[in-house]
Amino acid sequence: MSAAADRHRRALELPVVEAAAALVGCTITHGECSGLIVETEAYHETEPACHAFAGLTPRTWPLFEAPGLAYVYRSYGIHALLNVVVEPAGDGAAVLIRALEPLAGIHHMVERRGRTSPTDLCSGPGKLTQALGIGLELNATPLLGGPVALGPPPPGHDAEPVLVAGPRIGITRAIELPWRFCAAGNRNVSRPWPPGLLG
DNA sequence: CATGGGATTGACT
DNA sequence: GTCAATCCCATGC
Repeated sequence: MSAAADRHRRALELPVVEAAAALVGCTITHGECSGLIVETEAYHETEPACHAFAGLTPRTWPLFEAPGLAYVYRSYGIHALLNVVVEPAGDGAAVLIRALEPLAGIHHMVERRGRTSPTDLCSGPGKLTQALGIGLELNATPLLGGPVALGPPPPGHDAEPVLVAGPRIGITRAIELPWRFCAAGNRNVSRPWPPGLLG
């Protein structure tokens, strides 16, 4: 078994910031659709941008479960956003999946998204859930052996990806934390990073 | 019980 | 660059 083959399982055992970095290069699969994770963000209960900062509530309880659950919530009344719950039970932490590189089931993604550009299918946290058909009904389902599956890097992607870290997107609190991780040079990220970092 | 604010996107100027 | 759509739920009275 190569190191890449269980990178996703090892990521689930790490503290949330390290887990966010380690999950870049793993895969998300739902039904016939799958994509390579190219962008993530870490959220932890100790900082106010995290939903778990409010404590254990009817909305946030999955964040405090054992690692490996999906946390799916509605954003802006419209979009479903997918997170990977990490850290031991009792600690509220999760990794937001912000962008995927489409790998399989692309014609389903095109149907659901109503767009054909491959870099406009999964290049955002709301886009990728729409493309893969992931809705709120999948909240708190397991990512190992559940309907939405977290998987290892696919063939041809087993090298550790080069990462670019930066501030998280779209939040108003704890904006100083560099807890966003992107696969360097990948065109499927939700937003370009600052000029000059691409080399 | 009323209110306000989003971990966003797409359409438009 | 601006802005509306749309709804769950945390918060405050």
